Amino acid sequence: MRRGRAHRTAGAAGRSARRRDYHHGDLRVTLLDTVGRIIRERGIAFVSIREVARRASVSHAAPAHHFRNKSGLLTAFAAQGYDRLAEAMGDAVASAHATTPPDVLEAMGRAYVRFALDNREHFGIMFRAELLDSHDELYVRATGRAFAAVRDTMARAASDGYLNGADPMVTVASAWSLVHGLAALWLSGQMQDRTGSSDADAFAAAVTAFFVEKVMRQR
Amino acid sequence: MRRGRAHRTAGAAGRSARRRDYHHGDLRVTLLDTVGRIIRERGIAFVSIREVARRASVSHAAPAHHFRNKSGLLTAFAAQGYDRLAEAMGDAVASAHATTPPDVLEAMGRAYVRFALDNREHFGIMFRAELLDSHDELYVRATGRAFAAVRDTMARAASDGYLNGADPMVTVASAWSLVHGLAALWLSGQMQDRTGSSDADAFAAAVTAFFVEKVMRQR
DNA sequence: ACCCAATCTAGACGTTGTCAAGATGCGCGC
DNA sequence: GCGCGCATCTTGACAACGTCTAGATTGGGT
Repeated sequence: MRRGRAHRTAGAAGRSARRRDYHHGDLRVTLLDTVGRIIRERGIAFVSIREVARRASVSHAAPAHHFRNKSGLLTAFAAQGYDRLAEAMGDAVASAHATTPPDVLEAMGRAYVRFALDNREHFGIMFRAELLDSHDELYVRATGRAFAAVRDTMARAASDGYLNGADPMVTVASAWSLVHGLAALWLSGQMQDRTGSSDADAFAAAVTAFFVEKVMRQR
Repeated sequence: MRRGRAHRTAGAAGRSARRRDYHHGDLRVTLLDTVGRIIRERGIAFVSIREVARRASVSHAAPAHHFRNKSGLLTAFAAQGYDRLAEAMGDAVASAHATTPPDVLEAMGRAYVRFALDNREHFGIMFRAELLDSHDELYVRATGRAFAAVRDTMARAASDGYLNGADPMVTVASAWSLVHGLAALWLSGQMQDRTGSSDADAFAAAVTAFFVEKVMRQR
């Protein structure tokens, strides 16, 4: 049943379909991918260490060597989500050729909501404090990276005089709360039920534009 | 070990400390109370049917006769939360003697956030679609009641000309998203980390006032 | 006064997270 | 070019969980 040599160290190169009997070679990444797939296919409630291990064709105790426990696994998954969120917001600003603070803020807001809807497997975990180990180093770094962009954008808007004298911190909090709440309510199903809407993207665009218009452009 | 007769039907009257050996008399209410206490003391992750039953001094299978399964138990608890949220928002509007739509909206917004922070055991469950049975009749009715007030307030604001021609639905969605996002981010711990704030109530007041000012009072 | 149905108990089964002990083999130091 | 350390993975065990079934208990309607 032994298979062969040619064992590769887990470098930055391709990672799929490369398994030995012992020593998977890239288990950490495979496990995180598997978590996402399970959530997408069956929901968060179906994520279990044993199911993840089963899908990765390893023993039920193998994940423990890469993540301290279930909380550690989910925390790593959440950190991955924060990294992708930061990337998505950065890309959105760049590809929208947004230049003025209101444009940048609007692009980031729409990207935030779109990320939440397109990556519910990550978003649904990222803010669940009780499931996560908030002291995990990678997690802390990832969250920091994700929100640095937002903070910087708002700081620039303030110094450029776009805030009409409003407290930048309150403005950041409002903008962030708005997009986060919109995403959360949409994902919970309540927003559709209460407003009768069905097109998430159009709805998010309308709300985001409304906010930016009222807060930054008016006057 | 038998105890006595005087068995009472579960009327609307007092309900605590009235247990027989068989036939608790008010198990349903006791179980829901217990769920809240467990979440408050130990967190959502520690809610289990068996632990709830244990605290209610009842066998591990007893809850199944009042709630179909764990999801049913949590759904009933969430419905209770929606009822209390509706009550809290109503009380806030009344006691603030709010009259104009902006005043009413601001009072409701602050009440929403305060409810979330003061009743995290409920709020933390209410929007977790994957844990709940969204078709449950009591649940559907409770959510409907909770949001009818918000919808009506905004409709009145629109007809009174406070929205400057903005789409009422977009305005409702924005206001709701704002307070919901603020509460969710605060409870997740991220908002404090990113803004350096510590007084939730003052912070919520500032954000709510900011929004109402920009959206309804300006112009 | 009786009996039905609601309520609760007791026991069992499969699954989960975690721990301990042992197997395997890559790659570093020689 | 080779042995060995240590990270990686397996196997087995345990307590706790959700749910099911069968049976005990008892109040209220008839």
